[in-house]
Amino acid sequence: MFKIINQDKDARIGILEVNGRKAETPFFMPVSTKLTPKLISIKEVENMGYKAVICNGFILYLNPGVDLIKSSGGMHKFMNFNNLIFTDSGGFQMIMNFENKRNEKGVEFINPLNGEKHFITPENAVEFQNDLGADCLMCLDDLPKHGTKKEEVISSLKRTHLWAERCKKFHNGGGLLFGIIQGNVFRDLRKESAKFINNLNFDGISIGGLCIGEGKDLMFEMAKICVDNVSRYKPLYLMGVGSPEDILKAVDLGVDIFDSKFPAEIARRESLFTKKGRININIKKFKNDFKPIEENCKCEACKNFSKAYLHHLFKIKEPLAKRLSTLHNLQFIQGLMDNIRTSIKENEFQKFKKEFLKNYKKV
RNA sequence: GCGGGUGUGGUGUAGUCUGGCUAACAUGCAAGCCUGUGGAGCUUGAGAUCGCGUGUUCGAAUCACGCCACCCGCU
Repeated sequence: MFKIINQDKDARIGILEVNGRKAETPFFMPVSTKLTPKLISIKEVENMGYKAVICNGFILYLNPGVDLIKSSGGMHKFMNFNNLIFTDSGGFQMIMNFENKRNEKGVEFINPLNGEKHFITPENAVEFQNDLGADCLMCLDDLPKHGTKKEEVISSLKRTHLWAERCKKFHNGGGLLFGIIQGNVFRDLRKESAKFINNLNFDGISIGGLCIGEGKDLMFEMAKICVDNVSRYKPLYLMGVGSPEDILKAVDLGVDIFDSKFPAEIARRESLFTKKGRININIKKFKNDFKPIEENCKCEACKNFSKAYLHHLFKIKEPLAKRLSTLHNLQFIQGLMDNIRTSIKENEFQKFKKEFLKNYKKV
C-alpha cells in the first residue's frame, strides 16, 4: 500500500497504491471539493500529471448526496478521474461557521443552503467517504481555531482521539483510513496526539490543524514534533499546506502528501508563482511586460500569452484570466513536485531546496 | 428670450431644507494579504480648495446675490 523506495535524509520517495491506483510521493493534491477543481477541468489537472486530488466527503454528502454518486458508480466514474481520490471528513468545516454544536457523539452541522440540520458521527464520516468511493479517507476530527485556549484544546483533543478510535473501529476495507493529529500550537499536546494516533495503527497519518493563522515558525515546529513521533513507514500527510516554500520545507521533514486551495485561490486573486517568487500580475509594472510568466512553463498561459496580456485580462475582469492563472499555478506546483522527486532520487534534494529557496523571493 | 432643474475625488452618488467634529459611500486607481476551497474575499494608501465669484456669519458644500456650464420645457 505504501512503500518507501528512496530516501535523501528525511525526504523520501514512496509509492502509494490503493485499489490499483498508484502515485509516487511526495505529491500535491489540487483541491476538488465538489468533484471539480474551480474554473478548470479535472482532465486538465490530470494532463498536468497529477495523480491525486482531494474532494470533500462531507460537502458531497450534503450535495448532491451519497446516493447519486453511488448510483453513478462512485466518484471516480462520476467525475471521470481514475487516479487517487482523497476525501476530507468535514472536520475542517467546523472552523468555517458550518457547525452548530459538537459533543462526544459527533457534530451537528447546519446546511446553510436550506437550514437542514445534519448530525455527523465518526462512523457516519467513514461510511459516507467509503460510499463515495474514496481511496483515502480522513477520520472525523475536532479542529480548534487558532487562538483557542489550552484547556479547550485539551478537551477538543480528547474528542479527536475518541473519534479517531471510533473511526478506526468502524472502518472495514474500502479505502485507506488516515488518522489526524491535532493539538493546536501546544508542544506537549502535539506530541501526545502524534503518539496516540500513531498507536492506533492507521493506514496513513495526517497532520491537521496547522496553517490556520499560527505563523510559519510555529507551524514548522509543530509539524516537526508530529513527524518525530510517528512511524516513518506510513504515508504522512500535512493537511492544507500548499505554498512552494512550505512544501519544500515540509518534504525536508519527511512529509509525503500535501493539499491546499492556496495555489488556485491566489491565482484567482491575481497572484502567480514563478521561480523567482510570487508576483501579483495585476500591478502596474506588468502592464508593459510582454514576456510570459515563466519562460519554460508548459501551461496554456505561458505557452501562448504574455504577462501584459494576462494583466489586461484581469483589468477587464475577463473570467479567462482566473482560469489561465489557475492553470499556471497548478502547473508550477506540479513542476515543483517533479523536481523534488527527481532531486531526492539523485540524492540532491538539499541542494535543490537551497537553490530554490535562494531564488524564490518576492519579485 | 422666458421658466424649471442639475453642478461634490477618475466615474456614480450622499450630505444642502433645519449652516458647525478631519466632507461620507460605492466603484475605479495604487500596493499588500490569502495555505484540510460556500463563485471576485480582506487590509492599507493616494485622490475633492464641494462649477466660479462676491456677500451674510465666529463658522458656508449647505444661506443670499451675480456669473458660467449642461439638461428639460415654453415662445
